[in-house]
Amino acid sequence: MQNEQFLKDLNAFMQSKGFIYGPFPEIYNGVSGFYAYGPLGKLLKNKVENSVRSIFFSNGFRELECPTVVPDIVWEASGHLNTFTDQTVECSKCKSVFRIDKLIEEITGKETAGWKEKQFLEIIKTDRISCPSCKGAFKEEVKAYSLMMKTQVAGKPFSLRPETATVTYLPFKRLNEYFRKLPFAVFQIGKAYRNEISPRQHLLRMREFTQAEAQLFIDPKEKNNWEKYEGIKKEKLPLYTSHHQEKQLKVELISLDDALKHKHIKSKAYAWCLHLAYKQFLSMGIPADRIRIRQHLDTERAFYADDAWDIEIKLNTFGWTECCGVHDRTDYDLKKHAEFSKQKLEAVRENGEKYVPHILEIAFGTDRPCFTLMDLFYEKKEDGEGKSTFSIPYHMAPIDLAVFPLQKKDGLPEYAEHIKQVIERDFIVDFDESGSIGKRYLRAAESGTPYAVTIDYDSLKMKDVTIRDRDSEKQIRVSEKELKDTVRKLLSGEMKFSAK
RNA sequence: GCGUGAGUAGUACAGUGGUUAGUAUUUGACCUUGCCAAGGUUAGGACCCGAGUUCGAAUCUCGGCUCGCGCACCA
Repeated sequence: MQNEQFLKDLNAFMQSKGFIYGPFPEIYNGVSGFYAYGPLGKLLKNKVENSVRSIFFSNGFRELECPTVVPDIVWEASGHLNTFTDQTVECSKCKSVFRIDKLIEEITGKETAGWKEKQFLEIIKTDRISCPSCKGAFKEEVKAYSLMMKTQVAGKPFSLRPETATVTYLPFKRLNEYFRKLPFAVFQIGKAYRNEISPRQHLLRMREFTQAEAQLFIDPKEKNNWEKYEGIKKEKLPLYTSHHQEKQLKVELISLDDALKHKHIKSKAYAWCLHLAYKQFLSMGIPADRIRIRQHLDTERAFYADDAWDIEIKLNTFGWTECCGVHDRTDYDLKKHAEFSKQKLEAVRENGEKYVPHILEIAFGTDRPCFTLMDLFYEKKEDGEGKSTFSIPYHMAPIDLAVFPLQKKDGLPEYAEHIKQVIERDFIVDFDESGSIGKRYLRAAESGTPYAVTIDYDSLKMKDVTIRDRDSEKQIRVSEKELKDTVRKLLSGEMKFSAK
């Protein structure tokens, strides 16, 4: 924990402004690991997800939606059913729980892959293995913790997906037919579920959460023949290679070309994925100096990954936090599903040669970026220091603009209502006529709303309004006719706000 | 899951074994207000849940739930 007080303040902000409620359901005490998005939070999440969509769409990806609940054979094939189940032993004295495989590998140095319960219990007896923390004896039973949520469908065991990726691979044959040739890329934005033992860290580790995972299906022979790479090879990324980590060096801005030359990155296609993922976070308005791209060490790579890098963001609350993983999953998944389903999951080269495609995966969630935006842009001020602010980048703000009549009389509310109706089909608009104008400006600013449109007495005569800029607090006057276009240009960054 | 600390209006805090549980802020209404976190009047809103001790528990004890921290877990 980097900043406990700030997390408290942030949490109070998120709850009272209607961003995040929880743990859910609050009136029944709540269950940790579950949170609800309130009105403002959901608008923010929509912004995040639409930002993701627009980057993927503009790079030729197509979106899918697959079921979240699938039969267990899928998870047997993918390997999740095994690796998601931890076998543990409990100390009879101090009640500490240990993963039995890790414990025995650490103490005896033996490789325990594929061991059964009996073998574990025997070696604890024969080698007289005791609890590392209190030297007490272990209970003679092995308990299994499954990180997958289970259910039943038609009397058969099903599981809720712990990631969207695996489910995205299942319609491979259909996709291959749709796209007609490789490479092709698809993504899903949707819920995934993990039965975490003790979730912590708010939205960062939930039991039910939203993933946005993209999959690039590619001929392994084409990984270094990737045209799109040429346009970005000079771009510099903040890389934190395993070499840098081991030597305790600082993060370095390295061009993709150099990274490839020095074999930090294995292929051009992979480099392109990494770059695309990095761009995702920049386009959400996350400052570049808060981002680093960290290579997994050999010891932490997932069972399916050949190479893996994480995009990490430095949060005020929790420090460096993984927000995206880019994995080279090779042909692991398609081969496994071919084996278990007894179907051919192959593609064909121009020369008629058949092969199993490789998959490059860009995996992230949309909850973490939402948390990140609130963490980075909310600033709590104490009494006397001024007002607390939520200076989220304008294009990511939950509400686009607020409409205020200067006073609640003399026809101002009626005209303001008219203005609202003119623009609310194109923008997310708040309307507020209660309290002083200053208070309403503040309220809107605390929600991150970039622009406030105010209707005053001149508006009635001139058919125009003022637009007030959140950060500079300055105003410009535009006619009712120009309003829609002006706001659109301001929000898209096409036009800069400049008060005369 | 283990250890440890905590749980009082929407939010942030105060508080005592004994009438109507305070303060700030927020919220609603009215008055006022020309871009200001103005001001005034007024209204609304809480002791996490359960059991026990007691004449009496929001306060003490125990259990549960949740949260923070440490350990473990985070494929």
